Amino acid sequence: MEPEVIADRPLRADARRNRDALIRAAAEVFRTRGSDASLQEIAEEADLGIGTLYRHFPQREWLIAAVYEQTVERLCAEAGELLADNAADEAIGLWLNHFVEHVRTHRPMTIVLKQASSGDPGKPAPLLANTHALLESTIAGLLDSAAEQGLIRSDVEPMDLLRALGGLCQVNATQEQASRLIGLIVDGLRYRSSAAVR
Amino acid sequence: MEPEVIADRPLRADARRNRDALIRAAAEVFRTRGSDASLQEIAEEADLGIGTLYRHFPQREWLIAAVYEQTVERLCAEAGELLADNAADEAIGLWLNHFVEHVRTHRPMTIVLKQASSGDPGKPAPLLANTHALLESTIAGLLDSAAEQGLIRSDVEPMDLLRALGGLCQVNATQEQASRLIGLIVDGLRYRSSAAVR
DNA sequence: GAAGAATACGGAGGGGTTCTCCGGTTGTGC
DNA sequence: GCACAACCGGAGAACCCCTCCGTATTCTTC
Repeated sequence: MEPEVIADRPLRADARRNRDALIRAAAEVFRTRGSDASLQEIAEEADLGIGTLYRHFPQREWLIAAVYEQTVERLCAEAGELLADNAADEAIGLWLNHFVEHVRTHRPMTIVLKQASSGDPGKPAPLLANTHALLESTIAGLLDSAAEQGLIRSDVEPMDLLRALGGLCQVNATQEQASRLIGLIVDGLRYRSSAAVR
Repeated sequence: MEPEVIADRPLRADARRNRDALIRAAAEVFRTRGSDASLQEIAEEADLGIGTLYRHFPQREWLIAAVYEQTVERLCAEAGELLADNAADEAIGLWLNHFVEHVRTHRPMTIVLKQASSGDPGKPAPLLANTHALLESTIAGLLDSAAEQGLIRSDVEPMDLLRALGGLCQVNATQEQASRLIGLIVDGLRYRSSAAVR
């Protein structure tokens, strides 16, 4: 409704410093206490007031997103390598496995994935919008490669697979169990492809 | 560790009455306020003390499970009808759709599904163990029918599909989006079946 | 480098929640 | 009808979230 910030100017030096400290502290606390750790505790860990935390990250999700932004970027970057070294359909499965495995050992990320894979971005900060866009384009790249080579069907939207990934990350299962689920989904992608195998 | 209750004798009359009242109240409050409604409020709605609520349902999940137990039973019962009226592979898709649609409009059920589809039952009360077993056997019935007729592959465990269902219920998507995901999974089931179509 | 404006900080406090504990009450079996 | 096991209730301790506004720091301009 209101313009609020037209051109979001760079943060003041102290603000930037504190923001970084908060993210560092949050990473530490999330790691040991899980994603519903006390925000109070995070502020203390960063030697800052609770008010400062809330100014930077008005919602818990914003903080979680900030903490894991780079992790998602790294995981997305690996999709390219997998495509270079494997058949495109296999690369999809491998990447999904890789992603889920990482999330399994960094539980708070499930929150990010849940938000980023849901239909309505924009609500939780530009942070998540970036993450969302990156995930979507990474998945689009994987799907396009495989579809071009006729390894999978071509009627699956990137958002569909992103939602599937979101779901996979929510499920709590062993890696082996998750892997079977991923296999099922990838086979679903293969079904009715031009190179389908009985 | 401790035996605690050997033979859990039937509840005393007043206890049974109060338990039912709590479930009724919880159903109402969950419906209007969502699954993280205040337990205090539920106790008040039932005209009972908060202590009574906690004695019957030491964890929020127990209460949620109790509220939606019958719903799950009803949904599972419908699997039989779907099998009677449709090809078995289609019945699977229809049932999953039906289930997910119901959960989409009764959000608190996601908690039940999340628990019931996870590997470790027993922790959250016998209630969930029952629900878990019912879901598993329902899914087994669907899978067996379809596999016998060669409509789907026969190497998929019921628990795999239950976990998939759990994931589908966590994802927040429109029914149409969820439906596409379900289509993908069912096609994954069809892949490499004896009747596979290109 | 000093002063004024803009921006950011801190943490007390209001409001809410969860969960426990134990004195008092109510059913039940004999 | 009695005794005791089973059950109820709700005050209270311990958290937690989030806001608000006086104070402090940084930036800008001259």
